[in-house]
Amino acid sequence: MESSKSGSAIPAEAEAIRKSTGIVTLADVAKLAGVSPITVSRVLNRPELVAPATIAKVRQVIERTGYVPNLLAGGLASSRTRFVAAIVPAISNQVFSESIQALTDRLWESGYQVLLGTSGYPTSREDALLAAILSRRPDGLFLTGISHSDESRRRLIAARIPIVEVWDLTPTPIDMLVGFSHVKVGEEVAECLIAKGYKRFGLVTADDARAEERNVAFRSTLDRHGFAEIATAVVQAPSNFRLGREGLSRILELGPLPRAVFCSSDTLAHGVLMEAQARGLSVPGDLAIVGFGDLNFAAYTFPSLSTVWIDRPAVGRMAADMLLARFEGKEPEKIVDVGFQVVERGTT
Amino acid sequence: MESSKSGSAIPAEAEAIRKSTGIVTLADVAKLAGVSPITVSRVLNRPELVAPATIAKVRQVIERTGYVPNLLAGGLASSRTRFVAAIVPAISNQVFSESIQALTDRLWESGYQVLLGTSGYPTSREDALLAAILSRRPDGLFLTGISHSDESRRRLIAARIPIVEVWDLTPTPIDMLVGFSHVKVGEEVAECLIAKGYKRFGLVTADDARAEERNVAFRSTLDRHGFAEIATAVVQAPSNFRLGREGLSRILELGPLPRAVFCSSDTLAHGVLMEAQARGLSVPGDLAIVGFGDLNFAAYTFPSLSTVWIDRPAVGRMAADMLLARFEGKEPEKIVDVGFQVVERGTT
DNA sequence: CGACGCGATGATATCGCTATCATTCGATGG
DNA sequence: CCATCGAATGATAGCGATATCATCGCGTCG
Repeated sequence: MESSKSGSAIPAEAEAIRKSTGIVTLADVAKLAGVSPITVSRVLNRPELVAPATIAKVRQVIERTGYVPNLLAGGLASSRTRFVAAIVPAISNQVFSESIQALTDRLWESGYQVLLGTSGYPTSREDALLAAILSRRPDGLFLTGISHSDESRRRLIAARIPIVEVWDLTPTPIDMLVGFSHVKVGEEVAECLIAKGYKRFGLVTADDARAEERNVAFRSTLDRHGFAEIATAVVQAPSNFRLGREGLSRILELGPLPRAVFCSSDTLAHGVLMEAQARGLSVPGDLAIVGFGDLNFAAYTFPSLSTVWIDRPAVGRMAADMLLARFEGKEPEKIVDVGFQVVERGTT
Repeated sequence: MESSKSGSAIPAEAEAIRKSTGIVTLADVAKLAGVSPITVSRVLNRPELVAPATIAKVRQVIERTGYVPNLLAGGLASSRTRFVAAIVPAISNQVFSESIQALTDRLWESGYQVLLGTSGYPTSREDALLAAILSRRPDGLFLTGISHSDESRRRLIAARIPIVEVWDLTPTPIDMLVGFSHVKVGEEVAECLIAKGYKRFGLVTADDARAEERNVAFRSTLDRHGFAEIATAVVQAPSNFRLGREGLSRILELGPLPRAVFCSSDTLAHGVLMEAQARGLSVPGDLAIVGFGDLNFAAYTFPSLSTVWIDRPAVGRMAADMLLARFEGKEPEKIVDVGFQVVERGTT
């Protein structure tokens, strides 16, 4: 519609533009608008420095030509790429995906994008992934977990960019940190179950470093109260429903039925719940179950699942805010403990 | 460890390097290795052109200095960025995340990375997102769905890069396509339920374009067999467990209990199942349920969920293969129908 | 023995943008 | 009336890599 008005200009433009790649560049726009390239750049990035009339003129040409800025060139020249890389074990895990979603949304508002990398569960790819990611020169980094190889650590420090590690707590993060104490989770869940009067306990857990932190704290708290035998079934991460069912089966083979099991994720807990019901066990009459994560289905199982709630979107949001603050040269709080909450529902 | 051997060289190097940004560049490596920059570039990208001795020499310097190539510069010079952008409605949806995971893995093997963009459910952000993404000059694009705004369509065509649309079928994709027929899904599920002898039907569905395709086909097939009244509950996407429970409640308010409901996702179906059980209905005795997606929990609910299976990883894998083929100048099949399968389990 | 080919390497010119410093010009004030 | 200033714009020089075309030996062959 616009083009019909300025129709006669099109052929000339097309000719002027089709130099090498056939794609409109900032220089093309500048020529057509009768200004210098740097002015077009200013219209795009710092319009407050340009006269309104000039802005209008340039904007019109941009519109007409369908110019798309090249952020590679811009990033190279300014050493600001306007994107943050995030590394998570797996995107299909709701626990991470909600944080990433919040991170993405928050950064998007400020004109940043997120490049997602998945390291796989045993952190196997992290080194190579990190190298690949850093070669794209992200302005910041979002890392799941606080354990990295020496190689990665060196790389991270050498990159000299803002970094947020999440999902765990340590007094010595590489740079910044948003997390909570897995040790405290283990302790609190144990105490909560003890307080309810349960006397025989089990663990159904994935072989994950952070889960293990919780398990150790869970066991040692029980131990302090004189409950030594903890029937444990370890399944391979990433955990899923089926592994939860298997987990309970294995526990039942180990010996007498525990009265309460703590699972390393709601997904496993859900599996355990189903398996218990399939075996005719009453929950929580015969068996109490506690999950971890408070995934969206947890409140709606039958009976509803007791679990541990973490404000996952907040993790992503706060990480984004901290990164953005640093991009603006500010110095935000380096370590944030977002805490957690044990949610008692129908299965305990 | 390496550094202790070559310790004496470090200070000189450090001095040579700290020019502007303080970061090692390809030119620095070249100088230290006593070769020209282009030779270092070749060692990295086309080592088969370089003498083994030279490779070794350069590799050593790279190792020592911790050089990280700058893909922005490389991309700008070569107009190949070695990444593919993927746009999905939401990452927290298992349906998409598994395809994305497969896409990522497959592309990673060939040295490509994936930039993930989430458009949000009503496709609201797609235009702006696309503009932002295209300005990073991806080598290819992975798009969920086949409906795009005119604006987006224009942009996509102008970008002149390989594009795969997924998760639906159309004879006129923008470029390439990996999907299956939602119409056939609706028909087949309807026929399957009719064959089992059910006579009153319901739909619990999210307000999603592809779900609607299935629903329309489902209804018209039933209609052809003389079943006109379909109790329908529409919930807002993205669907979740709670919405499933609500969905069944709403259906029950509408009138007599249907004998079989078709849900637009397994998540909804799971909610429906739980709600039915909470109300003391026997499944499938009083109510049969069919989901969609065959998510990982579907086979392990109690009773196990009948649903529609799609090979989600295959979608990502095939999309990756098609893109890679195009990157190499080949011409792969443009349209791939991955099909689906109705899986009858315990809830029907 | 000179022409030729080929493997290995290099010089030079971009790629498309922005940082930095310079310039222009009209308004302002002493 | 001229120095000064600030708003608006421009000229120039990179950013860090690769494409392209040259160059240089050296072995081979007629």
